[in-house]
Amino acid sequence: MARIKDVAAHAGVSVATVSRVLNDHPSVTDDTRRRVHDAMAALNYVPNAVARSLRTTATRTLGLIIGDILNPFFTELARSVEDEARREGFTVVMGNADERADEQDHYVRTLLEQRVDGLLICPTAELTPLVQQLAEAGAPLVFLDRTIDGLDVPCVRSDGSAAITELVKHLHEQGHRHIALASGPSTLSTGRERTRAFTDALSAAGLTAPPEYVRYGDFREGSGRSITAELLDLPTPPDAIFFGDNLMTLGGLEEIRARKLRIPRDVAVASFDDVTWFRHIEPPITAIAQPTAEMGRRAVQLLLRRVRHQPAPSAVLPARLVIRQSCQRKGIMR
Amino acid sequence: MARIKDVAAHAGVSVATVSRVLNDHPSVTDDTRRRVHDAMAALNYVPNAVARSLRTTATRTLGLIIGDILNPFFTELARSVEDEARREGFTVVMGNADERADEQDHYVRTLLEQRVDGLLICPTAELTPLVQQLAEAGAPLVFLDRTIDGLDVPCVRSDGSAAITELVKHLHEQGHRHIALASGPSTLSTGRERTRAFTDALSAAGLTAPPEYVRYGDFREGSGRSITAELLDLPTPPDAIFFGDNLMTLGGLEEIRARKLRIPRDVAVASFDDVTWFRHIEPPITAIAQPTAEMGRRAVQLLLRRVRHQPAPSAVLPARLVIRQSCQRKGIMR
DNA sequence: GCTGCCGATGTAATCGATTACATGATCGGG
DNA sequence: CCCGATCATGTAATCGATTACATCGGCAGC
Repeated sequence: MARIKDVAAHAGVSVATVSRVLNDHPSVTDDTRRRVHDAMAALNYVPNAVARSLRTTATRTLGLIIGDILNPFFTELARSVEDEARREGFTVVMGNADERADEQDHYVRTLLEQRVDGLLICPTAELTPLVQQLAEAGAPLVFLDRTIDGLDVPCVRSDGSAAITELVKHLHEQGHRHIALASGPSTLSTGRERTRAFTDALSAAGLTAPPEYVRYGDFREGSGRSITAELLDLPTPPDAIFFGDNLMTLGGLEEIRARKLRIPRDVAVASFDDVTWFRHIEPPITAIAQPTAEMGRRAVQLLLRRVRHQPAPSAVLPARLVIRQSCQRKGIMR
Repeated sequence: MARIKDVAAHAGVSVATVSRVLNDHPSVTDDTRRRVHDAMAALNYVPNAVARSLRTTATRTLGLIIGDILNPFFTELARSVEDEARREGFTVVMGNADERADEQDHYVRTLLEQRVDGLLICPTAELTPLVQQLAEAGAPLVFLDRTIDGLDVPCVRSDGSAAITELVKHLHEQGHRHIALASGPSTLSTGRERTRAFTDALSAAGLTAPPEYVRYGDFREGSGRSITAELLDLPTPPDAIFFGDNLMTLGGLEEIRARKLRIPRDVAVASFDDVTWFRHIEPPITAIAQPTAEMGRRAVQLLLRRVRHQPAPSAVLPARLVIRQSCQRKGIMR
């Protein structure tokens, strides 16, 4: 593969000049510039980013570690991160932590070895020593979707509290009194936050949440299903279930379908996270939509500010309730 | 950030020895090895993959360019590619071509600059000069999901012909006689192939496919919707529509729902690509499932063979029909 | 016509690893 | 007791770019 030296020889100039053309430095004659370009074309020259990065200590690359690549929420997030990074001239290297701390750390290490300019992490439950050390060393790090308390790392996330309050009000208005929660893990900030907002909203509505109505899963399909089974097997099963994310909702729907129960007549369903197909299932699912694309964009901007040593304040974006038919009780129209 | 030189100094050895420890070369005393490890730990040493790659001309990185990151088919593909690559000790850098040739070429260029060891491409419609040139130069390239005729590039894809034949038979058995196709672009091998298999199967079943029943979209939601509208507006609208991928199906469902038509009573629906939520919508959608995960794994293995200069034969994996209720006409059970 | 400056280009050091080759110590056999 | 083999380690060249500094030619100003 052609190197800068070959281009220089072919164009009859020095490597410095070729490099100047590559980085369009002003002090190069139009004529020389053209000759160099011709040489590059003739040799199919592709600059070696590895060599360049070694010299400049910048890779124009960002790392992104997401929680679970099979979760459409993260996919959408990844997409918007990708787009925004690309707009800024950065490449994104993505790692899928699969919600496991060891996988997360593996990717952190690999990405550090690759010398990414900055790192975007949706942190897993446990704070690992590696991440802690990075945070304390002031590495260009931004958390996305989830925070970890006590670390001075800027974070972009959405706040669902208001939407959850609204949702509980909606359920109450629709006559639901036995409302259960299939939440995400209490070890994740998102899990905790949604749980608290939910129980608070319940008390505010004059309802209580008996402990057996609040259960913790892992933001994946399986736990959604098993929690739903447990809830429906209770002496007094709930008449409404709020799921902590879209995958748990999917699991819950499986179980409800398997039991041949009708939504919302037998049990109402609502979900944190809105995904396209919620509109298409029968009945369409009431959900809380996060501003996913905006979160991705903000996160990239924040990270780039960190990379450039500018102040980078955390951002919290509100989620919003999208009412469909899965909680409707009065006047069911079908 | 600590360099190999610092580790060497700290451990009282030469850089060569540290490098040997890093690459676990056998001829290093256990004692020295320990001292070096201690030094690395003390200094929080992270080897610089950029420098290493420059020297070794290998990055242990693969590039993956997918058609559309919002399409769950590609997401699942990406996931399995990622997993398999990781298993082999490679990192994947992914680019989203968004079904556009210029975006695809942008990523090809970036990935070449980054000197990925191999490139996995789901090629867009047009063969670009860049890709052609790479193929002809014998670059370590593997096509995934789609081929481009006349290029000597190994390819991993699925073959839906048999499943499509089965589907048409199923539709015929269910009494459908006016079967339309909302296909993908005829510029893509997958689009063409599915179209041909479909029309062939139709003739085999003794049915004809009038030209107005065969329409081409772009594998995205919008075209699925508009084609469905066109089909339903025909003087003799079809009583069954087969969509070329899951996103076009999504668009079709939108339109059918908007017109308040019932599936399958008013119009039957089947989809190429199976996605989780097809099971959950009402009625569950009959679909042709591709062995997505297997395709990803095979593609990585094939690419690695190319990287290692071993023979790399193309692979074609059969897709299979999953019958649900969206085409059922006789004895609808609900 | 000379001086000094500026703009275009070249020379060579450098980034952080790997690795061929050199070196020096140790040890066994004759 | 000496020689050569073997093993652990060190020295220095190298990968392909960037860039500080040097150089050179030309032109404006006096």
